[in-house]
Amino acid sequence: MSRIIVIDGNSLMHRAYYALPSMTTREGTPTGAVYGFLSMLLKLVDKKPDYMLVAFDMHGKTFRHDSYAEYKAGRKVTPDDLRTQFPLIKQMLSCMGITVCECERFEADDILGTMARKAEESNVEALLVTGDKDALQLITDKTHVLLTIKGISDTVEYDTEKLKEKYGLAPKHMIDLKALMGDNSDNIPGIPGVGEVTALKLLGKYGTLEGVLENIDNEKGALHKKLSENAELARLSYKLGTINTQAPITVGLEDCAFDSEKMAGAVPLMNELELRSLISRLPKGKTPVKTESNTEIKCETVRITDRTVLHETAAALLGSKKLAVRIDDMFKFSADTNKQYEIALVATLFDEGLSEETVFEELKPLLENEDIKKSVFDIKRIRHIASRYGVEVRGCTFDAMLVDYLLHAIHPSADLKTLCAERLSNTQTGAAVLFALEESMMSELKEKELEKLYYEIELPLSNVLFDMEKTGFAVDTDVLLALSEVFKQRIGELEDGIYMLAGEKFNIQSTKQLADILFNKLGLPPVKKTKSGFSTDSEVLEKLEDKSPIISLITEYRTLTKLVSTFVDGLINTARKGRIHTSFNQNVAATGRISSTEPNLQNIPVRTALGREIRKAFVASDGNLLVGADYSQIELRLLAHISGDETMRNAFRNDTDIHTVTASEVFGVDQSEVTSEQRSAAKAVNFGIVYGISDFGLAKNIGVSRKEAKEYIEKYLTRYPLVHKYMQDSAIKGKENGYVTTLMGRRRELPEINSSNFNTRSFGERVAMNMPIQGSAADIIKLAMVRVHKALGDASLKAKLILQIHDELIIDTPPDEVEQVKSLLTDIMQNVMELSVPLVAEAKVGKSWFETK
DNA sequence: GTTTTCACG
DNA sequence: ACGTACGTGAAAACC
Repeated sequence: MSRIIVIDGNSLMHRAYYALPSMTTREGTPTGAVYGFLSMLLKLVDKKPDYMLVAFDMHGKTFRHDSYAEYKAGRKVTPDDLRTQFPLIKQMLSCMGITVCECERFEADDILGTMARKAEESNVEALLVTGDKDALQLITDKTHVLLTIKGISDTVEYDTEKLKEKYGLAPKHMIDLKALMGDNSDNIPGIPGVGEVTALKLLGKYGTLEGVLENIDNEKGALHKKLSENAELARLSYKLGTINTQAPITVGLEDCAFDSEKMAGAVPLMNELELRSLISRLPKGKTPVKTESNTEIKCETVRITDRTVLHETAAALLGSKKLAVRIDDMFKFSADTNKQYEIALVATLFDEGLSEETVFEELKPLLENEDIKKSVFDIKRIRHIASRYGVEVRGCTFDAMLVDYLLHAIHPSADLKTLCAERLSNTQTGAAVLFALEESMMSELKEKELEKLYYEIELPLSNVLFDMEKTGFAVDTDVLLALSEVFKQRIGELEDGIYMLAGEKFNIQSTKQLADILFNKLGLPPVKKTKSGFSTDSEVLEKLEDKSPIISLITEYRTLTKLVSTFVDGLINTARKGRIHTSFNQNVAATGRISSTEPNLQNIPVRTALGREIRKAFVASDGNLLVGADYSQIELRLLAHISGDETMRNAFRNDTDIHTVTASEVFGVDQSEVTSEQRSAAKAVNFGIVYGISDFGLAKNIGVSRKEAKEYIEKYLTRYPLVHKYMQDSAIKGKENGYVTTLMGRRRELPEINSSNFNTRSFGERVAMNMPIQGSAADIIKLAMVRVHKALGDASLKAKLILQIHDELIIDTPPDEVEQVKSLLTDIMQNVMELSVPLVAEAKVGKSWFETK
């Protein structure tokens, strides 16, 4: 006989949620309930059902009897981090080809009952899986109930006999039992004062609830009183406790046909949710699973060990439309999904290999042909390798790394192998996978309306960044060496002073040892703690400043050692032939910014006079000058534009100082009366707003009471009402969509925003406010970079773009090009996008970076 | 490998 | 009542 398994989805999700320790993806998406549910589901699949159905309560109006809604209203609300998992499990089930049923105004157990009835009418056995004992009333010869006891793995299967054994009742009398004893968790009243023992005793005597009520007079004393006073309540409870087996569900038995082989369809989603351990537990199909990994089976891999063969192969591929290129421990390429080639670059057990130089020489005609469209992961890296052999790779249209970043800015894959594992659930290492990736990723890019961002910004930008990295920034190492000497001498003096005041020698750079000296030996009051002890950061030192003369020495020591180790000695070590070549990362910052590493040239000191000295070492190439330009207040201008706030927009249109305007608005004084203290407080509020402000954060930042900070913020939001609205709307939009976007449509997912944890959720809300601002600024300067780079080339100028620092661009320029570059740069930066407020960029010229600020 | 601190926009 | 500004990377100490 065939069998159907019907699962109470809500019940099982709740069980799984509470049974398992909380579990999330790296990004914080809660997945524990999904994991537990699927774990249970996989066990059920072992029972080899012919049909499967998962029933859910409809969100919102789920009451069986609307007029008695108040009885159900007392149910605990579902925690946020469980609620967010319902869409995930439904998506997962849909990928597995498992039917899901919801029915407005009916609960999951009504669906269980209704489907069990339908199955029985078709002579099909049913197994109802739930944690709700209510379902026991549905048991028949053909319908059994699998009840979860505790957790999710501990279950008991009930049939008529088992139920009789446990309660001494027939299934339908479970309703009578409940009507008498009530059910707290379901808010069914029952008869007050009657529990399981009394209820079972009464049913034993009279059989049913009606039997009991007819014989009220047989009972004496307190029980008689309780029964006679609450007879109607018991009848109501009976009604409430009866599962409806006539729910108007649209799914029929045949709609629930189950095929275990289809479950593999959930593999990509499992990967995305980092539930990889479940993948291996999926039932193995008789036929190979239909995924893109089939390319692995179909695609022939040819190993090339001989230069002549390579030469011939390259010649044969000259007419190809596409070429996938992958360089890891081998060089791999492929022109179509049927065949891929690989070449060992070092001698292996199998062959001597060919040198990288040979490979690039032979493939040069293919790589440099713009009409052969390249598919790669990280084109910038490949272009760097090729450039070592004088090869210029042209015609790249698919860079999986960049597309992956646009699709998932918060967790971009580190390498091609990881991307394949996550996206195609295979770890094959050939070049042809790039074609499979291209097909699926490009269609997703289109769906998410990210194509423009890809073709007009990210893809051309990678070429711009390549040139910037290759050109590098000239450094005058003598300046650095001189600074190193000066700083080190002063550090020596400071050490002596610190040891003297401390009364002993110790490692000042060890926070642990320093804390011991300050808080134990010298008896200074600790200000705040870290995970492992007392904090000694600059904020703490500032508070202790007037308590001991040692503090100012430590502060200066910290500043100088930081400057020397990171910025002076650190930079000297990275210079090659008098130039520093940073690496720009195009896929790390979740907002869309680029970052700079080895060395990081985006955090060279500027705020203090001493630190700023380091910029004197960053110079133009021989005989050249640096032209630098930075956007003025780009983030606040974007806030004015995006929010639509006219007060703020007008401040920018009139080219007034935004912080002074804000101070005048917040403190209610004329702009000419604003004090410098008021202006700097207003400046902090302006910054805070962009970051998703809190009164606590602002208070900490500007050193006023939390109450005062709160007043500032309230005043600010009253004066800029549309900014207030923007802040509220972005959080709402983030919650609704699960992501936020920039002006150009760049996305950032917000897994945190529906968290039940206040801090996590608050973080999500702040990100929802900040990302559209910071990200739009990133879009704008990136587009400006692409245009500046092109304009320099089109005008055949020798000037070269060499650095971007989020709102600033630097161009190494021959003296005779300076005026042209200056105007070209300013012009492009200011007009790259039409906003409701002007974009302002100011250019400066100097021999060193010190002079261009 | 993680923690703490601090440099930048 | 929660405990808090957004985004990065590097060095040194510590385990």
